[in-house]
Amino acid sequence: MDNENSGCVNCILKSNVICVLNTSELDILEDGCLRTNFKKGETIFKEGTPSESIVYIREGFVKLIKKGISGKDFILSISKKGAFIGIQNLNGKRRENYYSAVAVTDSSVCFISKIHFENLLKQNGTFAMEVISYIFNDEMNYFERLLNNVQQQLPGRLANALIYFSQKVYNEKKFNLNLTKTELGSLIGTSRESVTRLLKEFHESELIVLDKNVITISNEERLEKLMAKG
Amino acid sequence: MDNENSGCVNCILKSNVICVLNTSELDILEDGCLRTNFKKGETIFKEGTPSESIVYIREGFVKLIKKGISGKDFILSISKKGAFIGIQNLNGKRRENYYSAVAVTDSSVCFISKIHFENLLKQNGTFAMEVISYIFNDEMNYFERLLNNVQQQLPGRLANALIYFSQKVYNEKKFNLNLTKTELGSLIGTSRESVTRLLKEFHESELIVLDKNVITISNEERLEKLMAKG
DNA sequence: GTACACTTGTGATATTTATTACATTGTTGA
DNA sequence: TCAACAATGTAATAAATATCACAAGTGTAC
Repeated sequence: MDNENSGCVNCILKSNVICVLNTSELDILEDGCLRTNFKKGETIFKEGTPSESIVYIREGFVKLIKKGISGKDFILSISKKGAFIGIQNLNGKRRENYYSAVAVTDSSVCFISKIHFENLLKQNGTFAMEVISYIFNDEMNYFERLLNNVQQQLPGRLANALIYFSQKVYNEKKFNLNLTKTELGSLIGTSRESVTRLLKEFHESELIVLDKNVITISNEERLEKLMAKG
Repeated sequence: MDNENSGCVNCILKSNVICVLNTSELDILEDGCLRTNFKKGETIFKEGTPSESIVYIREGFVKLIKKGISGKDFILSISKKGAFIGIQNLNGKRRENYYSAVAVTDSSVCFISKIHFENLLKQNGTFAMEVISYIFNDEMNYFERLLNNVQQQLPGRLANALIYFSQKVYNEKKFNLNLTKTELGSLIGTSRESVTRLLKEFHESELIVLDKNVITISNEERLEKLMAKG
């Protein structure tokens, strides 16, 4: 763990986006920057409340949750170290958080004042370009997942979610899910019971190993085939 | 129809985004700008091909299509006059089109050179802010629709699509669908047959009037209730 | 005008998935 | 440590949707 008060200039965790800022710009950023810790389960910000900040994840995993039209929750993604969340709130026409962010593990984040961030965008076009690039990379990730959820049947969607966790989130074949079955259901748009049943089936056909909330992907190739087939 | 060769400076159709540019910047834009017409059914650009331009729709309706992991098409949106499409390709790490664009009516569009656009972004931070705002508004529209498609059952999804056409695309209660049933299916992730059956049901319960490819929403309120319920 | 390709409508059937209802297991705080 | 509550597993059943098969309509190029 690095120094809690070292500030943006010395922050070891500078993202690509932040790298293009010079020292004086980093000072501006630091001015509007506040580091805070969250325990597992705590809400970082809530959908619909006024948004004043963009949040940079320094440590831990955070789930982003959006309420659907029928009131059901949907988990947009599990974000991790190095991600900017709430960046969608830079939309000038929108003054409230577009989704909720909740820590799924103990986490440490920096709140960056939206105003400071916007000023940097206006004065440094290269920075703005980097931010735009970042946004689209982010967007693409959401898209791929959402698209899959629309087109595929349940087995394909679950396979997709597992591969997402393994390849995009935890970067391990063996990972702790950090989500309840109900939540996993809301990530792929289905019910808790169906998740249970399918995970069991995957286990029985030796695609994965299930041990409580820890999942090991034992046959990635077949899982990917399943994901593509639907 | 306004003058084909009037150029960006005199373009009556200046979007909010473009409005923040001054005359000399508009000249730069114009330098990298090329206006072209497309007939119904023609492809404007194709997913996976190199992307050199951002496309601004001046006239007509254009469908954006993305191939899913299983090869099935998904219609992301129907875009219209005033929209920037292919703007996602500003992502620095990506050099190919993220989706295909096909005219669903005769259309007229401007190709804007990506390089010129990027230069403007770098030199005018306010412009960049506007672009970022635009992107997020766009993204939000996709999201709401995709989210709905994941969470709702078929009737809700179809209701959602019809309301989308009426309120967001054509701004009329009566509109020509401009899409085949198969395509409408691929917009809400279902089969042609299910679309037919459901539209007939909607017609029978007097939510809509069906006349070939022209749909009239006759009971918007109930349709919206259906959309929320699922 | 005619043939061909594409689109549409419709019923029967097969699959998939949700729902319901309980039993069981974990977890947390008094 | 125990009570209370949340999370989980499981089976039976109901409901939704996909798939298949075929008939019929529509537009288009020659």
